[in-house]
Amino acid sequence: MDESGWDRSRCSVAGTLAVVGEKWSLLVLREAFLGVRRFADLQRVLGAPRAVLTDRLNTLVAEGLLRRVPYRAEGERQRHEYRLTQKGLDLYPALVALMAWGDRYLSEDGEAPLGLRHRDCGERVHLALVCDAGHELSGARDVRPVPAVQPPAAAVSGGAPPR
Amino acid sequence: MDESGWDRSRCSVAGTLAVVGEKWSLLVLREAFLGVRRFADLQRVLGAPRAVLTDRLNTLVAEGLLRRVPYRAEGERQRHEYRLTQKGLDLYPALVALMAWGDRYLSEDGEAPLGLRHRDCGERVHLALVCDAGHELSGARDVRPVPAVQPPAAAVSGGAPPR
DNA sequence: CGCGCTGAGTTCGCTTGACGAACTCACTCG
DNA sequence: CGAGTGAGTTCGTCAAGCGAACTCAGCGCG
Repeated sequence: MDESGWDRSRCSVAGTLAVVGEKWSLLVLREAFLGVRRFADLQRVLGAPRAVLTDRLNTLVAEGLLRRVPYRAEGERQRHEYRLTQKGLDLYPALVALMAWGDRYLSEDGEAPLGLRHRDCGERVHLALVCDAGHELSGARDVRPVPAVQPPAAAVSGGAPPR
Repeated sequence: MDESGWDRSRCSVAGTLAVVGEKWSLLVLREAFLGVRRFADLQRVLGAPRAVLTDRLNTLVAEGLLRRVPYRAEGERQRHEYRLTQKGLDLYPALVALMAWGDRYLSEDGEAPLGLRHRDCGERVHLALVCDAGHELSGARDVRPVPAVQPPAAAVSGGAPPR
């Protein structure tokens, strides 16, 4: 009766969502990627309640995705801004994937509200699913999931979802 | 004062999260990719309250990511199971990206709890950020975001975040 | 020096959402 | 007919999100 015999509690998707799955967290990171770093700018651009935003920023700093960097604007006292760490930067593909899906399925007016270009050559950037042998996969159907712990005996689902 | 001059309200990340950003939604999809299709199985495997699970499934069906398919197991009445549509299947890269991040930053015991293999050649599967010219990018730093609407005048952030 | 301004929170009621247990309903099998 | 089961629904409780109001520190200005 146990499905495909592996431990969901240590699933990496669930773990990642425990870190960035709360409301506003991924949007804060999107803004960080766009260069918005100050509390007031984040608050204005996102429209999130200040209390929630404070909490999300604290969580993201505590988890090591953002770090607080002191700065000093002219005519102002010292404050700190929020910058992405490597750990935060590495979430970029996830945001790109979510954005790509939204571009495809949610845009009435035909085109993506934000395009991504290769800094060096200017060409459009997208995500690709590839294997170590260099093949490009067309989607989920080409992937076979294998649990790290060998399935005890039951094998309900052998792999990717059928049509 | 306006950051990088584009309309956040139509951001594709926000739009996508409005569809799958609620608690449990992405985990339901993860299970769907693993082949779990029946309500009871989802409920047992995820541990989500039935009421919440019902609501998420209804939302995902209404949004066209899942569809209800009637089936008839032996000795049971007719029921329906939940299957991914193309729209749902296309969210796969997002789940892979979240999983990859979790594998990298959340696993103490070294390795990923679930591996992905190319169905044809058996090699490990991963996501790559590539441009239309064929270059493989190393990360967010290699990307320059360009709003579809030309920035009116202000240009606060010219591109990817500095270190 | 005292005053008002501003960015960054914090506090406070209120509403929404998640939770787990109990209840319902429709069938099917014995 | 009666027990069993999958798929919900209902309910009371508790946590989270919300907007508005309040606080606090440091700065420029007079």
